[in-house]
Amino acid sequence: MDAMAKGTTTTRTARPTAASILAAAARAINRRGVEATRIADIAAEAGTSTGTVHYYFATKDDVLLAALKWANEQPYARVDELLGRDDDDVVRLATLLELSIPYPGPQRDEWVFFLELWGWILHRPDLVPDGESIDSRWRSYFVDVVRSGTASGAFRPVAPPDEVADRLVALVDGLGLKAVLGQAWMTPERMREVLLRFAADELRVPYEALDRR
Amino acid sequence: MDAMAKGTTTTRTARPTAASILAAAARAINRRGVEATRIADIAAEAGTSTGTVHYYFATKDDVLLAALKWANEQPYARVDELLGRDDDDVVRLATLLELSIPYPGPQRDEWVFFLELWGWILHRPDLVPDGESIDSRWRSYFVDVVRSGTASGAFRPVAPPDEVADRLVALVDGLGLKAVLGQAWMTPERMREVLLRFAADELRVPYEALDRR
DNA sequence: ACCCTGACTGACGGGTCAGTCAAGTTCTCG
DNA sequence: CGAGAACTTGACTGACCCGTCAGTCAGGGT
Repeated sequence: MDAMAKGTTTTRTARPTAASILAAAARAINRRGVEATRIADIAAEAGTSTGTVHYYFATKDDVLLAALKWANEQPYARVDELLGRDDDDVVRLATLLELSIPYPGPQRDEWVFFLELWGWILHRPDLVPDGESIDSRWRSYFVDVVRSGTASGAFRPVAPPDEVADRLVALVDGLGLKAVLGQAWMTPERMREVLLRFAADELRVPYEALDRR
Repeated sequence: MDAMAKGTTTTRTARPTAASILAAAARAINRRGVEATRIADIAAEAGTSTGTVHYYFATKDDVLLAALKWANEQPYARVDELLGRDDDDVVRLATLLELSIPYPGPQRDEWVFFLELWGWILHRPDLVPDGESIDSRWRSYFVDVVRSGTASGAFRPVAPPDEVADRLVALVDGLGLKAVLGQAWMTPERMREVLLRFAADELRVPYEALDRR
């Protein structure tokens, strides 16, 4: 845990806060859940004192909220990088779907953050805009690739491209949810199969084209 | 939720019972969220004292867990009743889909309980079985109607019946989630359209057959 | 009339935890 | 180098809240 990103004052572009505390908070949230996370947990995780946490963030709410937003931003760099490697829309869709599955490790962690954020939004209407922006960003990945693939003729969607994209996103959410929760009948492995078969059906692409593990 | 809206919430006239405390706890959870619900909230909601709550339930966890399970059981009676009215599988599917939408009121409340339960399960692995049993019960409604409708020839699913049922359940979960969260672009109304069009496509049934509001 | 018994009450003990603060340490720049 | 700014610390405070418990009360039973 003592990664101690010390010099990471990186880019003074409006970020006066210590990233290491956010990362620590994110780790704590991932382990215990937002509501159960105490300032002391964050401090311990960051290898510092509770006083320091309060030096950078006025209130507990501030840290937790910042950490949740931060954690939800993290995956995008990786996703962009992976999606940028290839410009074949079929491959890009396959990558996107693969990234949507809560395999143990970072991807499961990201799902946990989603769930925590959703649970918080539910009783904090002021956070709805945050949820919306994160969600629309994720959704646009699907919309873009489906539109692009349809335009190029790689996909022959059974419904308007945007509607198919919405269906894909909803299916990912519904399946992923059960998989993160650890339900026996919906493992990441099974999610992958259901998801790929569905995408293949909806976009009229052979299953094998998406099955590029 | 509707049954408990009765005027019996009165203070101190009606004697508290385990059931009335559960109902009060459910109301409190719905308003504040599981983790934020205090014994005092439940007592106040039930018009009784904190001592009484502890008289019926040993610990806070016990009340909350019992209340969540209780609340998740409530809708089934109503669903069974509505589904039993008709034996046309197309109509029953339409009913089922309609019941899956978090319209403001009891149906939204039920969705909130789902979300609360999910959030709790995420950090309490011992509750996974509870989540699984609730989930498999809900899923079986879809499996049954799709199988039955397929057998009778009312549906001509584009994939094996059970797989189509899984897709429907996942879509309901994914769409409903965004709708409960109050996202502007996914209202109950829009969820209904997307869901019905999807079901129509997957089961090869005319949209109008499902659109029986 | 007397006494159980079981439901119910609410004050209180004690643990927990967010946020404060005074004191100490390290950094920055003239 | 030295002064002040920036940062860090952990003990402390005060609020909050769970779970307990001594006690009240109503309604039987004898």
